[in-house]
Amino acid sequence: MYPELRTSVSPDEREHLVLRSWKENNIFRRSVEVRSAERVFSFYEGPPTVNGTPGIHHVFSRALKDVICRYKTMCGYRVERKAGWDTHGLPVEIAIEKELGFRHKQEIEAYGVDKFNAKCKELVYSNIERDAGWRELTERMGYWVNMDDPYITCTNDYIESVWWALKKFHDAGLIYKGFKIQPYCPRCEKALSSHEVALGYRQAKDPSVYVKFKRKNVEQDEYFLAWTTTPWTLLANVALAVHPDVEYVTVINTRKDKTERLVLAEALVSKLEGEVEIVDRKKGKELEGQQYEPLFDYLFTSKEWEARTIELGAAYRIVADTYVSTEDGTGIVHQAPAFGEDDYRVAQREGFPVIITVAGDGSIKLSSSPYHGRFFKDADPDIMNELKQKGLLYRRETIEHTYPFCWRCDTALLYYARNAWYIRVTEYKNKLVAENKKITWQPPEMRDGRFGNWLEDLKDWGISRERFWGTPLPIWVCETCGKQKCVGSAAELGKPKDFDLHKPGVDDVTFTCDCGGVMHRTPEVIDVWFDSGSMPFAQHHFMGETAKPLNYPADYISEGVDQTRGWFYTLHAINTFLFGEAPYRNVIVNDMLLDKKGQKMSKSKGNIVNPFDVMSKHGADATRWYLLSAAVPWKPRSFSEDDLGELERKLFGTLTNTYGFFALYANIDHYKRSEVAAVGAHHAARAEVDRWILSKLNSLVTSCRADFDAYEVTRPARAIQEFVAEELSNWYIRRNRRRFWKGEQGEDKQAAYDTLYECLLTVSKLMSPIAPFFSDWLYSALGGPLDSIHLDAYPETNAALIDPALERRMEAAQIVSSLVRQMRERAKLRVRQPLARILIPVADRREIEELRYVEDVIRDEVNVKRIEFVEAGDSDVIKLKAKANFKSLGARLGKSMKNVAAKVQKLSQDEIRAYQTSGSLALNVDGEDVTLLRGDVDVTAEDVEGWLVSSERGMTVALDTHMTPELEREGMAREFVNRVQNLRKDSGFDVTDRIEIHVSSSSEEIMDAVRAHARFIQDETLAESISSNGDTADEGPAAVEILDRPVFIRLSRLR
RNA sequence: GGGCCCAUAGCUCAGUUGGUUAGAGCGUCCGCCUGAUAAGCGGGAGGUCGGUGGUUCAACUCCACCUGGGCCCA
Repeated sequence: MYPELRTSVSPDEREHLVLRSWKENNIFRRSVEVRSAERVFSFYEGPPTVNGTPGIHHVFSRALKDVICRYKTMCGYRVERKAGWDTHGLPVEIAIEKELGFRHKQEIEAYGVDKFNAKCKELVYSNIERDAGWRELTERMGYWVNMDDPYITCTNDYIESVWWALKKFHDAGLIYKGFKIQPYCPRCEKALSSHEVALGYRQAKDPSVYVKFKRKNVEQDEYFLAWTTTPWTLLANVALAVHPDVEYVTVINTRKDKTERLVLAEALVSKLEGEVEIVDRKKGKELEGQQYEPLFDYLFTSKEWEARTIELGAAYRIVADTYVSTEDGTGIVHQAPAFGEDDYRVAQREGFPVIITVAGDGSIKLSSSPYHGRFFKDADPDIMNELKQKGLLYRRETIEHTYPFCWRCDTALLYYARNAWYIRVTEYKNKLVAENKKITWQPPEMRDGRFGNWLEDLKDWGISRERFWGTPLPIWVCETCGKQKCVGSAAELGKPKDFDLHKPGVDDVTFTCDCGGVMHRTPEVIDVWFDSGSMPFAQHHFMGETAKPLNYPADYISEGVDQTRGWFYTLHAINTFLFGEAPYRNVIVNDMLLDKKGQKMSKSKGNIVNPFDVMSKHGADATRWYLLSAAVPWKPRSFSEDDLGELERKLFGTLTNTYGFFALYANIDHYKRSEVAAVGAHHAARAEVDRWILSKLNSLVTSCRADFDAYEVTRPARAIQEFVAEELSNWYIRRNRRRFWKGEQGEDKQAAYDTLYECLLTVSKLMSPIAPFFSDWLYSALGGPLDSIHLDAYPETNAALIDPALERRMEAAQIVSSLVRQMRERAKLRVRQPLARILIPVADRREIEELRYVEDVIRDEVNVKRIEFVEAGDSDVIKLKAKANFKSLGARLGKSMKNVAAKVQKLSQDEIRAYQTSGSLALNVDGEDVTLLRGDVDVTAEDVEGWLVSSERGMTVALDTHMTPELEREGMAREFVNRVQNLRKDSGFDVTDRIEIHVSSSSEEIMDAVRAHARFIQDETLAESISSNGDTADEGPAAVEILDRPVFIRLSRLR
C-alpha cells in the first residue's frame, strides 16, 4: 500500500518525523561510511563565528554547502564533513565586556584575564548548544555536518597546530616585527582591523585649515601652503610632500590689506581668497629639497624627544611622492609619519623620525607644550589659535566628510603607529597568484577579479592583536639581547598535558636565552583569521607528521563574498605556504541576503528574519529551495516570504498532489511495479506520452548532473521545478488521468503506473540534495528500496530513452493546443463543445509525419474531431509570409542586409511558393544580384482564408468553427456527463461505485443527445443504465441546467 | 580614492558566441475546470531592457562615459 494523503501533514511535522528517522537509523553516518574510502570528495567547513545567534542567511550559506556534499555523496563519493566553530576574537570579548559593564581594556586586566577568558570560552560553547543556537539551526535545516566531532579553534589541540604553523613561518624568516600605522581607537586603546573600521564610517565635521610653512633661505618671505583636517598632527610635522609631476606656482596673493607670496599647486589656486598673481611655476620634483621652518619648537624643548632631535636635522624639507593628490587641499601635504600610512612610508624612505606625539590613551605627549596631557582632538582649536597668532594660519573652515569612528564606542579613530608582528606574505606572492589560477571559482570572475586583484595588491599580513581571547602568539623575546624563540608545540613549554595554552597562563612561561637573559612571551594574541585559515590541518591536530594533512586540498568550499579578504584569503595564504599548493579546488561564493525591500538585514533596522520561524512555517526544504533557486548564489537577493510560500505550493504542493493522485489509484488497482519497467523494457510499446515524459525525465537527469558537476545549483533547482509543475503534473498527469481511473487492467494501464512511478522516484532522487526531507519522505512513501534516499545513488541517465524528436513534437502539440485554446476563447467556444477539425499548415511531409504521432494528444486536449495537414506551398487558401533569416544572411550580405530584408518582406505569394519548391531565389537589390538559398528565408503560414487563425513560434493553426447538430449533441452529452459526475460527488459516492441514472427534461435536444451518446455517458460515469422514466418532481432528482435547458437527474447507487 | 558586482513588466528573475514579435512566475483583469478538489487550468493587459554617446548591416547583449544601488579595500 502507498500511504495516502488523508490528512494534510504540515511540512514542519513531516520534517520532524524525517529528522527522527535519520537520527534513529544513523543515516548521516551511514551515508558517509557506505561509500568507499577510495573515492574521497574533500570538503572544508568554514567555521562560523559562534558569537550571537544564527540568521536566515546562515541557512542560505549552509544549504549551499550541504547541497554539493549530498550530491557528491549520492554520486558515490565519501564526503566527510567535520563541523567547525570559530571561537576566538574581539566580538566574543566585546560580548563579555558588555556583560561585565567594562569600557576599558584595563578593567579586564583588573578583573583578571584568566576569569575573563574563562567567560569567553563559556559563552562560545553555550552559543553552540543553546536553544535556537548553532547546533539546533544546523540540525533543523538538515545541514549534514558532523557536530559530534567538530574542530573548535580555542582547544589546546587546535592552538597547538596553529603554533606549529606559525613556527614554520618563523623558521622561514617570514615573521617580523615592525611599525605599522593602524586605525586606532584611543578610548578602547586598541588598533582596529580594516573590517572593523569599515563598520564605523560616517559623516563628521572637522576643521579644515590652510597652514603656511615659511620657506627658509630666501630673500623674500615665501610660504608653502599646506592643508589638513587634523591640526593636532601638525605638532608632529617633519616634512611637506608634493607630487613630482604636478605644476606648482608661486603667487602673490593680496587679500584685504595683506600681500604675501605663497606656493601651491596650480590646479588649486582657486582656493585662495583675494587677488592672485602668478609669478613663478615649477614641477613638484623641482621643489624637492627646499627647506622650511618648523611651525613649533616643542619637539626641541620637550625632554621626551631630546634623544631624537638629531634625526630632525634632516627634516623640514619638501619631498616628492606620487600619492599626493590635487583633488582637494593645496597639493602640498604636511607629513606626520606616525599618523598616516603614506606619511610613514615616505618617512621610511627619506629617513625621517617617527614622532609619536600622542599616547595610547589619546593624550598629547609633548611636555613643553601647553597641550601636554590634553586629548588630542580637543587641542585642535588652541593649536589653530596659536598658529593664527604666529601669522601662520591662512584660512580655517569646517568641512563635512566621511571619517571612521570606533564601531564600539563611537570615538573618532586616529591613524597611529603601533608595534605589530607581520607575516611577509609578499615574499611568496607569485606563488599565491599562480596557485589561484588553478582554483575554479563560481562565479568565474572572482578568480581574476575580486580575489585576483586582492592578491596582486598584496601587503604583508599584520597578525598580532593586543587582546586577550585568542591564540597566543608563540614568540618569546629575550629582554637582554632581543633574540626570538618561536614555540611550535605545547611540549616545548615543559608544562603538564592539560596546561591551558591561552593567556594569561602562557605568559608566565619563560625561557633562558643563550645569552643568559630571560625570554618573555610577546604579549599579543593572533588575528582570528589565522585560526580559521589553519583549519585544513588544525582540524586534525596535524603537527607535520606527513607532507600534507588528511584530504588536502579541499575539492569544495563555499562562503560569502565578504570572505574574499577573510577566509578565502587566509586559507590560501597559510596553506599554500605550508603545503605548496592551493587549499581548495572549487569554491562557490554567495552574496548577501537582503530583506524584502532590498535593505541589508541588521539588528538595528529590526528587519532580521528568524530562520526557525520561517522553517517551521514553510519547512526547511522549501526554505532551502527558495534560497537557492530565487537567484544565483553570488548575486545579492531579497528575501520574500511571499515568494517562498508560492514555491512551497508550486513545487512541494504539486508534487504532493501528484503523489496523492498516484497513491489513490495505485492502491485501488493494487499496483505493483513491473519488473521490466525498471529496466525500461517494452519501451517502444509504451504510449507516446509515456515515452515523452521518460525522455524529458532523462534529459532532466542529464542536465541536473551536468549542472551540479559544474557547481551550479540554481539551474537544477529551476529545471526540477519546471519538470514537476509543467511537464509531469500539468501535462503528463492531466493528459493521462483517465488512464488511471478508467479502463481495464492491462498493459497500457500498467505502463501508465510504471511511468508515473518512475518519474516520482527519479524526481525524489534528483531533488534530494536540495530538499533532503521531502525527498526522503517521498522515497519511502514510494517504497524506495533502502532505509533512506540518502543511501541511494543519484540517478543515471538512460540515454536510450532520450528522444529529442519526440520532445520537439510534443512541444509542437503543446503549442498547437495553446493556439486552439486561444481561438476557442476568442470565439467563445468552451472546451467541452467538440469541434469538427483544425487545419495545420506545415512546411513539408516530414513535419506531417512528426505531428501524426501527437495527433491523438492534440485532439483530446482541445476536443476536436479531426486534424488536417496542408503543405503550405500546395494550398492557395493559405497566405504565406516570408522573412529574411538575419542570422544566416547578415554576415554574408553586410550593408545590403536591410534592403534585402525589406524586399523579402514584400515578396508575392507566387514568389514565396516558387522559393519553397526550388529552394532558391534570385533578387536584385540596388543593382546587385543576390541569390537566397534554403535557410535564408523563413516562410510561415500567416493566414488561412475563411478560417479562424492563430500562430505562435512558427506554428500556425486554423480552426473550423462550423457547428453541426451532431457536434451540438455531443457537446450536450459531455455537459450531461459533467452534471452526473458532480452529482456523484455531491452524493458522496465512492470513485468505484456503479450507478443508475434517471433523467428527464422538457428539452428534446437534451434527451436526444443523452440517447445518442448513452454508451459514452455510461462509460464515463460508471452507469449500468440510463432510464428516462419521467419522474420529475419529487425529492430524488436534482434540477440542473444544460445550456439553459432544465434537466432533472436522479442517481441511484448499485450495491 | 581604488577594485569588483548589479540595474530587463507593479514584484522576483531568465535572456545562448550580437541576428529582428525580449521571456517566465507572482500580482492584476477575464474565463475555464470540478473524480488530483483545503487542488488544478487557460487567455488578456502590462517593457524606450537605468541614461548618454560610440562600434556594427544589426546592440538587452560589445566599448566609453554618466546616474543609482551593493560589497570589499584605502
